[in-house]
Amino acid sequence: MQSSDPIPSAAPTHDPAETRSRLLDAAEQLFAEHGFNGVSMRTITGTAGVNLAAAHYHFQGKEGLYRAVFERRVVPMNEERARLLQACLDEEARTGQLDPSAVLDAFIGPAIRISAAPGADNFRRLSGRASADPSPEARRTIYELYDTVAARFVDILARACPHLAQEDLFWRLACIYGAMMYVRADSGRLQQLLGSEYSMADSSAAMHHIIPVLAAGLAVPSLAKSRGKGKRRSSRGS
Amino acid sequence: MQSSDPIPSAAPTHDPAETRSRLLDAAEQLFAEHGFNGVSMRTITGTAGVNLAAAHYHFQGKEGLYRAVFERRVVPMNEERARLLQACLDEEARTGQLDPSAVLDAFIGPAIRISAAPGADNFRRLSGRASADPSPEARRTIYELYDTVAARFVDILARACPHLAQEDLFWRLACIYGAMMYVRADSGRLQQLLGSEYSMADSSAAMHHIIPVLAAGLAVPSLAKSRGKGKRRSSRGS
DNA sequence: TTAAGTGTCAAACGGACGTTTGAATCATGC
DNA sequence: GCATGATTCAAACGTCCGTTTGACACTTAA
Repeated sequence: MQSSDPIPSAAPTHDPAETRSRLLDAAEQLFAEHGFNGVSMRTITGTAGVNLAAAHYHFQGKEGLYRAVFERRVVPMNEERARLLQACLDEEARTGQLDPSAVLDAFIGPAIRISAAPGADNFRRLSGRASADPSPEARRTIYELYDTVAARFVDILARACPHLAQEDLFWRLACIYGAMMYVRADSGRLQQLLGSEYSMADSSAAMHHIIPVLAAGLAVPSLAKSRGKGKRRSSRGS
Repeated sequence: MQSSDPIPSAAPTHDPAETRSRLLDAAEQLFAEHGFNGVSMRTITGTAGVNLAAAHYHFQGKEGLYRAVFERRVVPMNEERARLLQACLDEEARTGQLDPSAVLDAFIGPAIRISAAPGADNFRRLSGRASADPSPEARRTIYELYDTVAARFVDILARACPHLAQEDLFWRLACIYGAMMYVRADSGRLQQLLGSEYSMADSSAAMHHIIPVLAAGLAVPSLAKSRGKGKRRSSRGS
C-alpha cells in the first residue's frame, strides 16, 4: 500500500539505513536552501519519501536531524583538519619553521574540498550559511562540532605568525573566517555582480586563489597600537 | 524560545510616526537576533508595544516590515558609498592614480561605520547575517537595495587593479565581501575562540585592521592561469 | 455638527507547524 | 507455528503563524 508521495521517484522503503540517509540528504539540501526555520519537517520527509513520524523516530525531532546532517560531514572533515595540522607541527619539529600558508591550507582545505565528496555540495552551502544563522539550534550545533579543531587551528596559526599581536590575530582571523565562509555559503551574489561564469564550487580554483591572498594578509606587519593592552604574544609552549 | 511578553515600558501611542519607528526598532533587533523566519509578527509587535494589526497597516505585512528596516539604514549608507566612490574617481581624474585602498575604504567604511549611528548596531549584525540568509524575502531585499552601488564598486575596484584578471577579481572580491560580512555579522565566534575582549562593534578598529590586510591581498599578482579563458581585462572607459 | 479620513484595537480567520499516538507491518529467533 | 523488537504508517494533538476584519477613537475641515 503506497501512499501518494510528492516526489514520484522516492519509493517507500523498509530499510532503516536507507530511511536515515534519505532523510539526511533531503534535509541537507533543504536546510541549505531555506535555513533551519525556513523548512518544515513535512517538506523534508515529503522530499525524502519518508513518513513524517519516521524522522522523529530516527532523529528525535528537527534539531536532532539538523545536527545529524552536520555530524555526517563534519566529523570526517575535522579528522582531516587535525591530520593536516599535525603534519604542520611535525614539519615544524623537523625544520623549526611553521609556514602560515600551510596552516591556512590545513584548516581551509578540508572545508572547501568537502564539496568534492559525493553529494556533499549542498553541505558546503549549508555550512557557510549556518555560520551566520542566528537561530540557537544552529549556533549550538556549530559551536559543539567545530570548536575543538578550530581552537587548535587558532593556536597553531598564532605560533606561525609571531609578528602579530593578539589584536592583529583577531582581525586577520575575521578576514580568514569571512573569506572561507563566504566561499562556502556561495550566495551567488558575486556571479551576478560580475556577470561571470566562475563558480565557488570549484574547490581547487578556490584554494589556488584564496590561500595566497589570505597569506599576504597575514604577512602584513602588526597594526596593533601597542598601548600596553595590545600586548605582543609571548611564545608559549603547548 | 523567544519571549513574547511585551516590554512594560512601551506604553501605547497614537502618534503614527512613533508607531512606525518603534516597530522598525523592535524588528531590527529581533530580525538580527533570530533571522527573518525566526521571529513572529506577534513577538515584534509585542516588543514594540504596538498592536499586531498596526504593523500590517503601516508596512503591509512581514516582508514589508523587513524591507523597511533595511531601507531606513541602507539608503543613507548607499549615498555615502556613492559619494566616497565619486571622490575616488575625482582623485583619479586629477592625479591619474586610483588607489585600491581608497576604493576599499569607500565601500567598506560606510558599511562598518553604520553601527556608529544611534541605535544602528543591531542593523550591523542584521545586514551581515542577511547576506547569508537563504530565504527569498531576504535575498530579494538585499539584491534590490545594494546592487546599484555594489556594481559601481566592483567596476571601480577593477580599474584600480589593472594587474588582475577577471578570475582574480572574482576570488579577491569573495575575500573582501567575506571579511566585511563576517565583521558585520559578528557571530561572537572569534571572541569565544580567542577568549579575547576585542569587539567587532569598534568600527574604527575594524577599518584600521581590515583595510590594509585586504589591500595586501589585492596587491598579490595575478594567479589566473592564462589559458585564453582567464583573459586579462582591457582598460575600458566607463 | 457633521462627515471624512487616519490610526488603533480585540478578536478571529484558515492554515501550517513540530510532535505524539497507537495500530499495522516487517525481520528474526525460538 | 509464534513471540519479540524494530520500523513504518495515517491520523491526530495542541500551538503558533501571517493576515484580515469590523468596531472604535481621534483629528481635521467645512
